[in-house]
Amino acid sequence: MPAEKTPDSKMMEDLVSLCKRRGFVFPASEIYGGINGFWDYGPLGAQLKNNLRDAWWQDNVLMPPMGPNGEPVSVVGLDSAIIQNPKVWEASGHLAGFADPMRKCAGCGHFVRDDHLWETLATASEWHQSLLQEFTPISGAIDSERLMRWAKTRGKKLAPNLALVRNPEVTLSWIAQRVNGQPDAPPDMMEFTRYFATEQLHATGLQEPCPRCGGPLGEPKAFKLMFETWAGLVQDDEHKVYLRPETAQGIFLNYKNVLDTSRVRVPFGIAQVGKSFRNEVTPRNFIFRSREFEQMELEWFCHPDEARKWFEFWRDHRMQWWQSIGLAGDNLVLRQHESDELSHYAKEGVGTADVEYRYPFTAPGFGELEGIAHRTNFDLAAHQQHSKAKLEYFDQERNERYLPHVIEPAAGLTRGVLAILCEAYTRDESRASPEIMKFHPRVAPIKAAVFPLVNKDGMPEVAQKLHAELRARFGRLGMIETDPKQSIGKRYARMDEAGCPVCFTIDGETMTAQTVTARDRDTGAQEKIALDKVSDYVAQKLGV
RNA sequence: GCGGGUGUAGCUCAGUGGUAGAGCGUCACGUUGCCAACGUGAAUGUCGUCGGUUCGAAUCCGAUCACCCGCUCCA
Repeated sequence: MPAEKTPDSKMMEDLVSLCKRRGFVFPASEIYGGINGFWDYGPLGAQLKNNLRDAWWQDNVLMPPMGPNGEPVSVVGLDSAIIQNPKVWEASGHLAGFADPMRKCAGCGHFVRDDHLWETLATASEWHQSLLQEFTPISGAIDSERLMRWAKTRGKKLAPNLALVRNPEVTLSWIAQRVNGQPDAPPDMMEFTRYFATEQLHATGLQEPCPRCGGPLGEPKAFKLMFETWAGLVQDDEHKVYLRPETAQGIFLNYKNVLDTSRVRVPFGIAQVGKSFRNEVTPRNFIFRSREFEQMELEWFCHPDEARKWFEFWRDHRMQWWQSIGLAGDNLVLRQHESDELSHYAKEGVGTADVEYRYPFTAPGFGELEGIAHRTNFDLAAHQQHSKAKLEYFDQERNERYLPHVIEPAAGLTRGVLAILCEAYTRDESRASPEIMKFHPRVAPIKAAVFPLVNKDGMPEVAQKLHAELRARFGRLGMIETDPKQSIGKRYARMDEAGCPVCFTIDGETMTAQTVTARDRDTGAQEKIALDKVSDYVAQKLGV
């Protein structure tokens, strides 16, 4: 099927191209042919990422919003190691879940743990339970007509890829041969199930079915989603360590340390920003799913009874926050998880919600940007059990000892950068330079630019002076540019692609009337303002 | 992981067996008085990589890597 270019995929191509051309994002190891799932951030990309990270830190750690009842909220920061004791990942469940051999269904692609297959079939497989009611394996007797009826009705719905459903005649003939061939040793339930999953007995041997769709499962394979390396010079299992797949565990590991040293009391939060690593099955879609990525996670510790209140608080705050930095339109939604898609740790909780963005490659659907989950006390309980450390909190006000519950707003910094890039990317064909990055001023990597209209008549000197003044006041927030070369239109256009919100041009009137031209990125509109008011103008534009 | 597509200058692309190209961008100089302006000039490529066929390969074949699209997956 020839891949047809949709407007969205064209836009994505244009965006990727602009990112390369202007120095936002480069393919990692490009001169060596690249490396799947890794990306480098160029000068503008690094600054954009820093600005987003800083905004998050400021608004969630240094200056968090007031709590639900108007009380101050306390959040402290942390920066834990990427590599921790491997037992951490045993306790958290990351290691167990993926060190075990997994089998992939050829029909629906579902992954099943090999050692859990029969238990899953017995307890959690809808079609298998339905099918069991149609015969009694103990007696070994089968009612072919009844099974045929099941295959054509319920089976068709529940297990579309099961051999018995796809080709009941052939499958039932194998079973009949088996039952009649050895009447002394009737097949047990497992053997029946294998027969039900087998269409071409001689070609494939007995198959085992997918608990979800009934399709044949592939050979068990070890899927390792965590990056491994060795701490120490000897590369054996003794020294094997892992690169963290999430920053959250570092927070749980240090929860006691923070409590003991920071004078915080429940409820409080610990925040961390940093790189995480996952061997994604399929890195895809530019920087959306990469194997090295960056997270901004906050673990909010609270009393179990207050979990719902805080969940709703953080969920709403986090949604508003993304809106406040420029993802304000219909492209951003808050979506509550259905119960069947909850993570293992969130099953018992009050819920999970995702902040989702309509990326060009997910449109008209949405892709995850941040997840807000009630993790209950799953992690603290697991670490308490595995480490034997006492992690309970004594609540003086309640005179109660308990493991705090955790509300986790976990945002993707890398995904945030991508969403902001997508949201900012604008084409205006009526302009000589049609591509404009309409960044919110707070995250824009370049905050302002100063240009002499022409490179003579004293204008460059004035521009340099104004540039220095703006840099002294705003340089800590982002880049302040100046450039005396080439035509003014070309310099404006460059700033449009870099997403600089405003340019100031020193012109003839600056020399006589002490005014400059302020040129707006989004509208192209120009206005004259006093030279000595430029700094305040920028402050207002940046909201500082 | 499966199927399809693409890979030539920073970007977009032409070149289909015989000397490596264009537009834009970048840089320099000049000109220039408010939106990629104009003039002149310059730099930039092991044609993704490796191997094969051939007197000769960007071009044909094979493998491989990367990216894009569709399924799938993402505790």
